[in-house]
Amino acid sequence: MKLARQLDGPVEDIAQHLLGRRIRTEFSPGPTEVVITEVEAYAGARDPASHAFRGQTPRNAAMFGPTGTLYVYRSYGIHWCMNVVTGGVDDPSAVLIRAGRPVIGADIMARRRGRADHLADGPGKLTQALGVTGDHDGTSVWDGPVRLLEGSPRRGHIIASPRVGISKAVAWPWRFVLVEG
DNA sequence: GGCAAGATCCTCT
DNA sequence: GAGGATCTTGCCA
Repeated sequence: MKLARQLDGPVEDIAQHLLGRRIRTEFSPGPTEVVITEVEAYAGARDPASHAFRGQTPRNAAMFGPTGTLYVYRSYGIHWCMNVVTGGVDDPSAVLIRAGRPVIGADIMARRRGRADHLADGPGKLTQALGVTGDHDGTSVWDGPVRLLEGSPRRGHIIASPRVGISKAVAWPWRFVLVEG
């Protein structure tokens, strides 16, 4: 199945499809790649916890772009968090990429992170390790600088749990963790 | 124009 | 386990 088609449908399903896939960047000094191990689904206008719930603003404009758009925002004034937009222009849904497992360029990630452990086990850490910043907000994950790859079939199983760090709709079990096995 | 809160991470105790 | 860093956005006056 084409990857693009797998970003079509309910965002909570798409989020699970993204687990086990790889995200790749090729910024200086070399390529870095991670396997996605943790995501959260945000259902646009239907989801009180979503940035798009209150409508379009300059900050969240990327969420209203076409499926496959990258939405990068600043969190707590310090970190960058990255999402993959899924709903299309009429449905600003997105999947927050929360964590990944380094597979290529771990040494580069360690240099960017300033440490050798916990390279990409949180939203802010993942973007820092991959070199993703607000400059990449609104780019495409198909042919942009931050690319979503066709992955090998997923191994392991998925655990669903409540989302983290939000104050609204906290009970929705839309956080998905890949337990590789 | 001012203020409070936020999809986090790191360090120190 | 608790608290600080740091800044943008959105809401209200």
